[in-house]
Amino acid sequence: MRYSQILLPTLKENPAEAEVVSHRLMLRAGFMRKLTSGIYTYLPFGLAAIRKVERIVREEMNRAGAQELALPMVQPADLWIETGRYEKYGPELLRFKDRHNRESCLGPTHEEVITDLVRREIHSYRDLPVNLYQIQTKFRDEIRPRFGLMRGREFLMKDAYSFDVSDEMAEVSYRKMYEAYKRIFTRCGLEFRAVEADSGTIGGSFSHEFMVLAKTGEDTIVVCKNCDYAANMEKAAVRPPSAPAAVDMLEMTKVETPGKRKVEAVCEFLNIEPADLVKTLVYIADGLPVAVLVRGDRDVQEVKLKNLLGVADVALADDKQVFDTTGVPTGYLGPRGITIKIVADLEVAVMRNFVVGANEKNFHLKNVNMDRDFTVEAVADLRQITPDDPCPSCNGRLELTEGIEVGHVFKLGTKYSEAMQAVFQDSDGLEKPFVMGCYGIGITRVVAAAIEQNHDQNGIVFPVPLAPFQAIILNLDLKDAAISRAAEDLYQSLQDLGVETLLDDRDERPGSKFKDADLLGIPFRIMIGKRFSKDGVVEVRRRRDGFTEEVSIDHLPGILQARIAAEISG
RNA sequence: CGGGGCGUAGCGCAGCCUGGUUAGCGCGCCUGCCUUGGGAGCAGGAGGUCGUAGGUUCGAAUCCUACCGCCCCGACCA
Repeated sequence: MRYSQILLPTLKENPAEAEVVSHRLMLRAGFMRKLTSGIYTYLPFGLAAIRKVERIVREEMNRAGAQELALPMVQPADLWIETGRYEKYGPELLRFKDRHNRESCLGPTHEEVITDLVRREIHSYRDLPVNLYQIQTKFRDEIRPRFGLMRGREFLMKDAYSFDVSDEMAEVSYRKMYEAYKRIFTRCGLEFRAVEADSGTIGGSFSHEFMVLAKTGEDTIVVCKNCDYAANMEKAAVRPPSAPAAVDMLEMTKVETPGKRKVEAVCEFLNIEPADLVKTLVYIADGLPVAVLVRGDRDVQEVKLKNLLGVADVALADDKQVFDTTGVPTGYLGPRGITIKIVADLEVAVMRNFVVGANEKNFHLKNVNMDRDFTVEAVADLRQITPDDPCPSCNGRLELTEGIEVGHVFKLGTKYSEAMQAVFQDSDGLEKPFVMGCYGIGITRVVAAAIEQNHDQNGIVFPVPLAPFQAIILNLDLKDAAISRAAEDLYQSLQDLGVETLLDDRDERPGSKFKDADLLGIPFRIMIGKRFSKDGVVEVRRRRDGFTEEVSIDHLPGILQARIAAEISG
């Protein structure tokens, strides 16, 4: 491609709308332009990067035995009503009526449509297993789209669905996808981790998320420095604490703590540590209040709470809600004597002689012990794991890092097939529901994540497998006939070798060309200018580390081709 | 939806508080000269319903009201 002909509008300045680095660089590098909130037009350069990801995904999906198809984007409400998700999915599902007044929606995901297809077309165990996938634009009416392609409303996704005769076979399908995903992200040249994840509203028995490691990630993940344990913070199980300390239970006493509401204030006043105190937090769970007990220096992990209670939604109550449901002002709340449901973190059960609120303004209780002084409805792992906790799997040291979720694999089971009566006949002639799995990759998000992970002050630093062009040739003096001829010849021979090349043949000064080449992040920059006129050599500069070498123009195509091949297979 | 911010040329911004000629600046764009190894210089030029609608006023980018849009934080999130 010739730079003089491609629509590649780069920006010198940072667009005001972009906050995170990938968003900023994608706008500056002429990747895309915003049409409206969360919806972008992909320009040629950006689309080329997207196609690179798509291609890798396709190859690996096909290799893993999945078949590509294309499902409709507009879907009838009927299907969603069958699974009950028409109500449950919420406002993220964009609903509308067609001209005949039929309820319809834009597909945010395709479990219903694929299950409908399979129940119509597959009736025998002989035709199983099957794994079908598509790469398609999804629409989710996100509450708050942000960070450009990281959380858009319209985005490209690869979604695959597997159908199996049994749980065991479904696990095999799941495993295959898990392996395929590892290959995909490795081939993309990304640093990532597969982590245990919460399966969320989609349901199912277990799931893994694939996280690209980057500081700007929206999720926090926990990885073990010792073994291969890795989990989403929401899911990371805290090791059950050892048996209670062999300390005698002391007599409970009420103490005055005037105006001391915050944990730190109470601790300072009573001369204790936050670890000696149990805080009582009121959550509103699907409309009902629940008191949650955790050690004073711990945080409640809301997803764990949600799962324990089996509710769709939990939110910390505000001061008014706390008072309305317990009759106690915040800061003095405790488990002894309140009437709402109480649940406690595992740690609370082994603590001895701790401090809690007295359910009376300006008073706390000392030397409180669970079961002796109050009872709870459930004891469970409810707190956020910390880097000081041991690895749940091997007891080793943990580390927290930020990650961007680019893929998610789920074992769904029969949730959808049962709801939609999608059944096949097994070898005994019995009707059974398909055992399903589903597997997503956010294609456009992969591109954004790749940039989050690979950039510097000057712009994008594309991993070779994802770069829209592998090389850029800078013609540094258009008026010099020899230089221009050499640039053209080189452009031709690189293309003949299959090297994807952009020829900067614009009538611009060298400085501008250098800046743009850096911004675009093309892995290899070939400069033809003064050094060529003088010594007949061209310079090759590697974007990643700035390593530059002079090469005779005749040798360049072969050398470059080998370099690129090495980076792509490695 | 709650909180905060912003809407003035393609992009980034000033002007608004304290209303008053022809609405500015930098970048980009066009023409010419000149220059050519890290976003040059000079000269000339094009480009604006000041988000929209209404109001106040002799007069509104500027003051008031409503609406629309966008961004950030939160809730939310295969």
